[in-house]
Amino acid sequence: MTMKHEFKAVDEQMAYLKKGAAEIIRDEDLRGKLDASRKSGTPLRIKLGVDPTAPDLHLGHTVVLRKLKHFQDLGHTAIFLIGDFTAMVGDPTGQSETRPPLTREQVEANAKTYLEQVYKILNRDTTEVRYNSEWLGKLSGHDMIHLCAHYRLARMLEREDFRSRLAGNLPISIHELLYPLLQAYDSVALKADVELGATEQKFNLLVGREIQREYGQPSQVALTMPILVGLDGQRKMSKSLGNYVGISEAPSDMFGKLMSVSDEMMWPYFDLVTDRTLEEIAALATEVKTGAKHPMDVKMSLAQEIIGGFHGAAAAEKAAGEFQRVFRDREAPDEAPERKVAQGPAKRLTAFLVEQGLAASRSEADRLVKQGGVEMDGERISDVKHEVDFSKSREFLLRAGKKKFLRIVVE
RNA sequence: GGACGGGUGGGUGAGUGGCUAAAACCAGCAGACUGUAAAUCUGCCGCUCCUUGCGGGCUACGGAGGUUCGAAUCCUCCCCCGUCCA
Repeated sequence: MTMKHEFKAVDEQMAYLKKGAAEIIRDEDLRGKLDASRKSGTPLRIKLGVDPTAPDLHLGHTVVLRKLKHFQDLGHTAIFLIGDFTAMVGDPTGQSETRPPLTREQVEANAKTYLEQVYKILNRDTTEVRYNSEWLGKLSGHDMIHLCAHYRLARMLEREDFRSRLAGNLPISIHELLYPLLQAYDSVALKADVELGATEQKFNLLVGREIQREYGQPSQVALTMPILVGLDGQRKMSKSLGNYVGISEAPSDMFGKLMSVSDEMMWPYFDLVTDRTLEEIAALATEVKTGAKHPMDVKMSLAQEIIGGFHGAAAAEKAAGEFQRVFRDREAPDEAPERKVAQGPAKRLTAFLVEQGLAASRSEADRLVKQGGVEMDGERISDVKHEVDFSKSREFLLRAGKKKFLRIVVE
């Protein structure tokens, strides 16, 4: 280990860090911190906190993780904070409700799966992983009151979420007010120089600045990243809305999902989840606009790049080829997931669809068939009463809807 | 503690005794068109059974009881949310 890191010039660091950022509060504070760090050879401490409750990461999560990685690239200290204590409170954003406290085992299991995924982006060796129960769990009642005394209700109610709920006559529980304060206290405990978050975190990050000052520390810089819009092109990417691309999904699935992004929406994706520079992206946009490049081809390279980052270039290329074959040339997929089925008596197709998880209920399977969404070996089956023969060993390709394929092997 | 308003399908939200599996909109799904895109158009959109029909059965309007031939709609109690007063 070298004692002192050779930091790049401040301007160079700033340029790198600003890429894709929604807001830096304040710009000159960051510059000052970078300058001081470079002079003393001390890395900055960059905090990113997460709830240990959603272990399934999607592209939306990676936006801010990539920014943390950027700091890491520059030699600063990435602190990955697992909010095991604050998870009990639940960030009041949206309709999230109070969550039951997680057991130690649950937290650890979640954290483990979380980290496995996070390390697809962050450098495992230099990431400092912390749990906020480490200090929040030790706060006494006295400490808690002391913390609360440092902030004003009127200021707390400025938060958009609280304000709109108050205006809309929706419930706000007292403990929800604690969340921003606890998160701020994390920054005190960690002596954070910079805290990262999505734009919706702005309020919380700013509370951190004030609380640190109240506790006699220099205020952290708040760096926010834009929220990645989901596949529907409307709302933020989230698992519950189903408009997400999971980072552990199969390359072919990721490819299909990314291709369903509208032409306009692919640009933010280039910005936030690829390594393309702003200049390269602008050049691509021009080429599409002038007709020099087909938007579909550009989108395909987008998908390929993103997938390459998680599964390697070879897998990404394969997914691209597969996509072309299945959807552009309308041929059977090479690699539909395989399901083995034992030989037996013939069975209603609709029942079989439910059995294989291709339809949620019998009624839904009925509908799917009636509407012509089901094919066996490329042949549309629209007879609800169609029976599938399982009497001898054979193999066929089952398609349900646009994207679901299964290779059924009867044995 | 008191007065008042409210709790309907994934979401918003109509519906005050039968014509209501419950308007409308959103989301979702399928088909058409395409570049598997978006936009657009058409259809579907609680579960289940079959003879797949403007078909049968079951479940559903915060919860539990009750009135009625019949209740999301009326009554009683309870739970939850909000507003105002203290």
